[in-house]
Amino acid sequence: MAWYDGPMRSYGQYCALAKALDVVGDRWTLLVVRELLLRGPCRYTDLRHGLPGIATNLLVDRLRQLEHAGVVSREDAPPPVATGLFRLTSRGEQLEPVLHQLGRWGGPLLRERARDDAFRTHWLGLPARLHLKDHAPDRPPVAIELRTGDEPLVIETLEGTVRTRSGSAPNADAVLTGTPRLIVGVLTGKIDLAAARKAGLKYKGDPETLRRVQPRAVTRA
Amino acid sequence: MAWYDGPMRSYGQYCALAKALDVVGDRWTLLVVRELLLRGPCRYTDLRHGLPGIATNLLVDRLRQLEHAGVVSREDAPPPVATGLFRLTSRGEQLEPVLHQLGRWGGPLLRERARDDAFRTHWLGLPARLHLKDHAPDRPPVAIELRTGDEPLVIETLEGTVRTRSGSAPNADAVLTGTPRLIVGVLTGKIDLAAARKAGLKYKGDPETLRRVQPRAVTRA
DNA sequence: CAGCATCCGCTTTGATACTG
DNA sequence: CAGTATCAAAGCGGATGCTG
Repeated sequence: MAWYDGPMRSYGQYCALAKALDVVGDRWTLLVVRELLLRGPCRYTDLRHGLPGIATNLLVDRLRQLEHAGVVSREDAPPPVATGLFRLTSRGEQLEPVLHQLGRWGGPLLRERARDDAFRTHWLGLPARLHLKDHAPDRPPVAIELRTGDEPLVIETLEGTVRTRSGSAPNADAVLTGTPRLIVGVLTGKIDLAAARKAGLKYKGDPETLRRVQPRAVTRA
Repeated sequence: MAWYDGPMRSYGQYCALAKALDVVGDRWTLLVVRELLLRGPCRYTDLRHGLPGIATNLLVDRLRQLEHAGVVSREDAPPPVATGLFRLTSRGEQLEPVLHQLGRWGGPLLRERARDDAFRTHWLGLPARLHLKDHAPDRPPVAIELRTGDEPLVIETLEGTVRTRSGSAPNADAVLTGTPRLIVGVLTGKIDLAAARKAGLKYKGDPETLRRVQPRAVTRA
């Protein structure tokens, strides 16, 4: 259990929202949680890669604060590999609905990608978890691979929901290659496949795979 | 349409969460939204009162940023009263689920009240909206008044849900007087009425009124 | 190289005082 | 009442240096 002495700035309000923001309201904090949520246990360097723009000392600070708050736990890895791992505690995982709601609210802000906006493929895991579900849980599971520059992301069906992981699926049922906007548009059904192809998206596989996970009509929370 | 030129600091990440935080991630911003959500349209001074600890210039800054982002609209009131009103736009109201999830996550952080924690009665509207619902929408509506120091808060049943407003209910079906912790404990059913009374809570009215809105077994989002 | 710590210039925040 | 103005302190971003 590492210690943290830094200044614990608080709003000093007896209100659940204010107390939550005391813990996760600082700059970068929720983005650190995003990384751990989307990628699972991470090394320091993985986190840095997923958080382009963060200063190294800030990342260290945030990790310590989160550890102190019981949101993150650090695990100095076993002897073979000499590298530590950061992971969300169960308390930290409970932030998932918060990130989902914020992500949902922020969706409309993603119009055209600014020239200097950074991007990492695994960030697609957020809209995937948010919008997709497996509509045919009784059929054999499927995997969809997304490629848009750096390391691919895999979406897998699991008991009616979907999971995501970085990496590649040797025999994916579908592979989408293209810009983030096109990929998300197609996955969520906002852009139909033919139009997306005309706009430059590459789709390999049975379109039925896509329909299996796309949102239908009204989607619940 | 007021202008805003301040520095638009951005994470520069093509991710819905990061874009949301570009808009509402600054210090105090979500608390300003809380005030407008719980109290409805507010004058500058009301906001200040509901945000103990904020610096006046910061409040002005935040309001301008939020206005610029389309979350808040300012309405220079009609001639009679020379005071402006701030209100959430519909885009701003869509932040409600975000505040609810953050509030839900922050709930466990509200143990004993720190000596210098500020409190405003209308903040009880957050747990009320979060945990309570009307389980008997067919029966005539009821009102519950909460008193804990400053101006009371009224909880009213409405079509299966509850609404809250500052003020007092002339003929409330129930009146709770006591500390915030006791009141929330009783409303959510975590503390039973007898125990709360022993701890200092005053309850006036039919206990059935309470049961009508208290959470039952598993509550949905 | 992974995992920090330190230093420095800039920006944001906080506290208070002041004004129409 | 509804803000501006001012200024000190804290936080942040970027660069660089240290240590195993």
